[in-house]
Amino acid sequence: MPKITLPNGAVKEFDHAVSISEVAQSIGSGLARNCVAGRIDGVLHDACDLVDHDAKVEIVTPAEKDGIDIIRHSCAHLLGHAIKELWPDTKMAIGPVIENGFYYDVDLEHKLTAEDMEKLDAKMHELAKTDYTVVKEVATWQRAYEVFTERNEPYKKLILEENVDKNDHPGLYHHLEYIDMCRGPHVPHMGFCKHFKLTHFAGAYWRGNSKNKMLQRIYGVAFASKDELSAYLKRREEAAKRDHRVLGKKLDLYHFQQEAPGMVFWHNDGWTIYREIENFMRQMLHKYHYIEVKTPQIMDRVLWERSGHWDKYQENMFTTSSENRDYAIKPMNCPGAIQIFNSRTRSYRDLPIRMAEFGNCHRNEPSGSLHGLLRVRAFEQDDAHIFCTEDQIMQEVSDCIAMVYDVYSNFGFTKVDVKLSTRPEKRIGSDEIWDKAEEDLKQALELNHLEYELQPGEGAFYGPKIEFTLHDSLDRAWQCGTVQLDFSLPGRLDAHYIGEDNQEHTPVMIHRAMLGSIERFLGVLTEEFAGSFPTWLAPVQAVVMNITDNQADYAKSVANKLDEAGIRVRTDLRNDKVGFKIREHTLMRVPYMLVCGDREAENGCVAVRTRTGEDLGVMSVEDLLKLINSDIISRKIASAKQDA
RNA sequence: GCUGCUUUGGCUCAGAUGGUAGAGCAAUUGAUUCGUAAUCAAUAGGUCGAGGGUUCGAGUCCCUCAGGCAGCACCA
Repeated sequence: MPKITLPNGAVKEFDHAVSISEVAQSIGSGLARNCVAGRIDGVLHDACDLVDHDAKVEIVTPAEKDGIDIIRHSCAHLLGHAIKELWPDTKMAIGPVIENGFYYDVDLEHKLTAEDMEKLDAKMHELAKTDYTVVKEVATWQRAYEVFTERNEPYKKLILEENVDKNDHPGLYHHLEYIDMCRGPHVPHMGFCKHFKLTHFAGAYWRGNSKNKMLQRIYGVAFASKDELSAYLKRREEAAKRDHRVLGKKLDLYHFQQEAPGMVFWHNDGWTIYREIENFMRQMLHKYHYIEVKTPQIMDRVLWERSGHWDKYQENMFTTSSENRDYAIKPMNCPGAIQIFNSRTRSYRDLPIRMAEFGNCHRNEPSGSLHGLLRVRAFEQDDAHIFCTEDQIMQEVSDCIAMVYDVYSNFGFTKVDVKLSTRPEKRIGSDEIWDKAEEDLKQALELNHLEYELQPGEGAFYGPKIEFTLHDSLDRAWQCGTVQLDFSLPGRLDAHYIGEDNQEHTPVMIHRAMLGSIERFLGVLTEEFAGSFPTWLAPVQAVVMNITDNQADYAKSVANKLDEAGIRVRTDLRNDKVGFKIREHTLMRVPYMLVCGDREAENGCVAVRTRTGEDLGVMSVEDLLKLINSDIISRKIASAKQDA
C-alpha cells in the first residue's frame, strides 16, 4: 500500500506496487507522455521501476537536465542497435553521456567513413521512428555474461568480469534485437530519441589506456527538441568563426609553418598584443611585490639530471651539445630560479622571495597534442617562484590566488574553473607536510571564497597544486593559471636559508603562473573576444581615414597627434570609398575609426565611429584622446565581446 | 605518439570515372575623388605539401615522410 508524495506535497495512495509511469499516468496523460524516468526518494529510476513502499516520487521529463541526459544515453543504445544492423560483427565497448550528447566506442574491422556516418545516422532515425518499447531486464551476473557470450561481445564481458560484482543485478536493456547493459535509467520507448545527430568519428583507446587497442569512437549530439538541436549546431558554427587559428590569420597576428611545428611566428600585430600583456603583467608584479629575473635558455644536462627532469621528461626535452658537453633547452624555469636563490646566503629574514621570470620554455610535446596557440612547443611562461618557509605557505598561496583573480578580471574572464589536486600515490615528502600543504591550499581557496573541484591523487609528485582553467570558444578547457607547492626541487638543487636557530633549512618553493603561457592565454583571449580586443590590447587602436585626397594632409596631422599621445594609430588614405575603408577596418576590429571630410578638416574635428557600428558623432581630437585614453586606462571590455 | 580525415595561386575553395589546373577575395595597373560594411575595368599570379612508384600519360591511383584538423593518450 505505497503512499506516494509528489513534489508539490500532494499524496497519492495505491493499493499495489506501482510503476513510475503509472504514477505519472495518475497525475495526467500529458505528464505520462513526457515521462522519461523518475526519482524515488531522490534516486533516478526507470519509468517501469516499481514503487512498493511509501516514498517521494518525482517524474523526470525532457524538460530537465536528467531527462535530456537519459535521452542522450538511450541514443547511445540506439547507435548500438543501428550499428549492429549495418555491421553485425561490431563489438560494443562503452557508450556514455557527455555534454550535449553521447558517444559509443566500438571495435569494428571496417573503418567508418563519412558516408557510413550518414548511413548510421539515417538507420538510427529509422529505428527510433518506430517508437519501439525499450524493455528492461534485471538480470543476474551469470545471465548477463551468457547473453554477451552468445552475442560475442568481449568488451561487455570484460566489464562484467572486472567492474561488476557477481552478486549484482546488471540491467539489460532490450532494444528489439539489440541488448545493451547499463545502470540506466533509459527511456521507456524510443520516440523520445528523435532530435540527435552523429557529428564525428575519432580514435579512442579501450579503457583510456594508450597501451590498449584503439577503438573507433562515434560522437553524437542529442536534445529534447528540434529547435534545441539546431540552435546547438548553429552555436557550434558560430563558435568556429571565433577560432583563434582562423582569427590569427584574418587579423594578421601570427602564423605557423611546417619548419617549426608548434612554434609561433609572431607578426607585428600579434606581437603588439603579446607585449601589452607582458607590460600589464609587469605592473601586476610590481603591485604584488615581486622581483624579476631572467635565466639561461640552455643549461648543462647535469643540472637537469639533478633536478629530476631528465629522468622523467627526457623524451620531451630538446637537447643540444657542444665541445663534448650535453645541454638541454629549458622546459621550465625553476632550476634557473634556484640558481639565483643559491647565488648568495639567504636568511629567514629575506623570505619570502618572490622571483618572477618571463621564461621562454621549449617542450617537445607529442605531435598530436599541438593545437594552435593553445598547445605549443615554444612558449613564454609568466612564471614565478616564491621561496618561503612552511609558515608562509598559506599567506603566499592566498596572495597568488588573489592575484590570479585580479589579473583575470582585467581581461574580463567570467568562467574560471578552479581545481585542487592532492597527493598522488607516488610522491615524495612526509605525510605531515602533505597534510599541512593541502590544508593550506584549501584554506587559501576558502579565504578567497572560491568554489573548486577536488581532484584526489592528481597532484604532482612533489606537491599539491591549484589549477585555474579557462575555456575556448568550443568550451574546451585549458589550464592557464596554477599554484603549485614544491617540496622536492629546492632540496635536490641544494637551496637553503639560515633560520632563526642559525641552522640551515630548505625553503618551500611555490611555483606559480597566472596566465600560464602568454601564447595560450592570447589564444584563449582571442576566442573570448572573438578578435575584438579591448582598446588597451588592440594592435591598432584607431584608423584615420580621409574621404578624398583633399583631406589627406589633415588626416595625417590627426594621426600624428594621436601617435604623439601614445595611441597605436594608422592612416588609410587610399583612393577608395569611405564605406569600403570602414568595412575593412571593422572586419579588422579596430576600435575607433576616424573619418576626416572637409567639414571636419575645417573645424579641426573628426567623425568617430566604433567597430560595433556606433556613430559617436563629430568631436575634437582632444576629446577623442580623452575618450580613447579612458578606455585604455580602465581596460574597458564592454562592447568588445561581439560575435565574429 | 595512436586512429581517422586532410594538404591545389597570399586567403577561401572548385577540380566524377587519370589526358599536363579554375573561381571569388586579396595584389598590381588604370579610371574614378565618390561622406560611414565592398566603384569599375584590365593585368599578373599555382605544376597541385615533399620524395618515390604504377601508367603512353597523375592534382586525380599506390607507398614513404612532413604539416594540419577531430578525438584519444600525454601535458613538469
